[in-house]
Amino acid sequence: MREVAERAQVAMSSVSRVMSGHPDVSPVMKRRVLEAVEALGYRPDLLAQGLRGGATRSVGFVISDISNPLLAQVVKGAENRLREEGYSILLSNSEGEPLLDAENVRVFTQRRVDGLIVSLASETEPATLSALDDVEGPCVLLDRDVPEMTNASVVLADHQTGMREAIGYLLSLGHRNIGLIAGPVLRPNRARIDGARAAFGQRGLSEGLEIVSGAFSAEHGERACDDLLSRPEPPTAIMAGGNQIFTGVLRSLLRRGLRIPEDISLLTCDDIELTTLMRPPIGAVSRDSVEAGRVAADLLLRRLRSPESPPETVTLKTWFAARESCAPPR
Amino acid sequence: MREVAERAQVAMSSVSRVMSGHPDVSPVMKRRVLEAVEALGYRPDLLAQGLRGGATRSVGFVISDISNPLLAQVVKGAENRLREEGYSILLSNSEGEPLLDAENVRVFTQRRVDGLIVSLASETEPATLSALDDVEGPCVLLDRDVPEMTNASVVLADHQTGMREAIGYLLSLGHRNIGLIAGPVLRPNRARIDGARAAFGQRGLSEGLEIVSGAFSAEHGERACDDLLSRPEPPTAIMAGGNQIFTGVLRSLLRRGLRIPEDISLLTCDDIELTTLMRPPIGAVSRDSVEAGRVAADLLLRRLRSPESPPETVTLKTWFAARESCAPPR
DNA sequence: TTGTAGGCGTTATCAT
DNA sequence: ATGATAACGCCTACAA
Repeated sequence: MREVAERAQVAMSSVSRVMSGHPDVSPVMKRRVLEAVEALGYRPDLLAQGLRGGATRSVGFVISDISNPLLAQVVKGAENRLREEGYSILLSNSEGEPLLDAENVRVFTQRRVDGLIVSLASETEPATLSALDDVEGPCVLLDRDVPEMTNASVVLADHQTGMREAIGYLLSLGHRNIGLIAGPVLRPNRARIDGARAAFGQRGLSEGLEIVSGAFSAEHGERACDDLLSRPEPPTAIMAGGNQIFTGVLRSLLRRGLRIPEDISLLTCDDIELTTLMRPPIGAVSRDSVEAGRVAADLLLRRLRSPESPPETVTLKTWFAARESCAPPR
Repeated sequence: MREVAERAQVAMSSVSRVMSGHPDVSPVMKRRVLEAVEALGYRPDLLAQGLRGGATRSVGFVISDISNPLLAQVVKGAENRLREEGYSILLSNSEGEPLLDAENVRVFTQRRVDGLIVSLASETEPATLSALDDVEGPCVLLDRDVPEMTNASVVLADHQTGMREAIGYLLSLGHRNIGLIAGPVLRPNRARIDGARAAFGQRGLSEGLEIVSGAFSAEHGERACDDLLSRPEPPTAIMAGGNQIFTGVLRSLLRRGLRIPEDISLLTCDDIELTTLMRPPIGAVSRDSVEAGRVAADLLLRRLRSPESPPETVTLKTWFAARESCAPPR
């Protein structure tokens, strides 16, 4: 910047004014400065701007697992919106470790991000909550219930509705023994379980729903499925609570040579490409993850622009797509 | 930091020395400072450290498409290594737009990243090359040939070998009319085409390989597959040049009700989960993407630590996994 | 061993 | 309309 000022024969403050579009600049000086900027290829240092101005135009994205295609889509949606607005994204991957969540939030705070979008590995880890408490700017939570965080915006998915429809569909086909292989104890899982129970409740049924919760992994899916199928009264339909779990469930079913839907009906949450490419196509509870990212970015941007505006909660819909993976029980 | 200094009754420089592990600090002062740091929850401002010290401990990751699961895995591998070393990742998504590549590189430069890992949307876009030229620190290219960038490290995949094996396998089954539905004109695609031709060449064949290049998208895969199959002499085997393309190819085949492998043999590059979950499982050219990310991070870190060390090129292997999606032609 | 002071690249304030 | 200057938070010579 000093070089630009020298070349243009003006003070550094004038260069600054030209660069930041200050109104009080004479056309002649503006021209001189821009010429020098062009000639020297000058671009202002965002680090120094951040230090001086207090805003870094960057947001931190704390994510539990970037290799999960659904979360990758959320990142895509958010990145797109934020970049349009001149923000950069700092990304960290917590790999499902609650303590990494906390550490990553702390690092982002040290880097003075203007805001945070967070997909937590745990809703209760005290280290994470206190780290989030120290954050200056606005914060958006992705699909988590953290009552302590009264000052955060939240983007939720209405898992319950989609799940209720899905399980209701199985019940209407005549299934009375349904296995739900669910993920870790986080909001999406809880909401799905609620939805499944609601479907049973609507029909006055109180028995017949077997729930096996566990990690959000293929291993859990496979083991839990094996477990369910080796019981004295194995379920006639299985619902996988997420894409990684689905993979494991499918492995288990394939290994046992079970035919879908003749021998067993199968559904899954999180509609990924795989579901429509399989034969038969697999029924799924679906939602728009890219949209979730966009909405998260929008909520953040609003509060970034007017810090006084209150935190908001947006709930995105889910829906059940019936496909040929279900049939009446044998 | 000033507050810490006051509370501990020492000068700010002493706080700085304690925080950065300077050797010449008396134990008593160290204790006092740490106590104050603890009490106030002080954590140094990385922005100011970066401005002052010239290193931000951040690296930029310019990626062509984060929603591609393979690239998400690369990010995962790199993020893990870099975080271990105290680096943060700035992520941007170019969505296949060469000009966004350039702009994203420029922004990262303005943010003073210490280094760059780049998966380019184009190998020749002048705007991108000149933006990369202006980068101060080391740079790692992911699976691209950019001869102009003599000062960058490169992580390559040996697509050619895997492809040669795959096409060789089809030839050995008796196929003499093979369709290769390839992606955009970038290194991976070129290497795959070279590999396919090499397989033909090894057997003294000069005819029978139909190549349709296009975008790296399901739409292209589907259209190209339709095109190939409606020719007077349709191929008896099809190789999809990447996961997105594969999706489209599969849709085309399913829509036509073709059975795999009875009616047509099918292979794909980029071994994703889908391939082993389908029935029949789909043969694929496979590689380790997480490892690619780790290696990229390692190459970057080495040059970050010793800026004088020369750029390196690492080639990771690919291999062909034969599965039941192939049979002799009818 | 510890304190003082200058500067990293900006911009807002004040004076001209 | 433009220029000089202080300050953002930190680190490192240099001085004590």
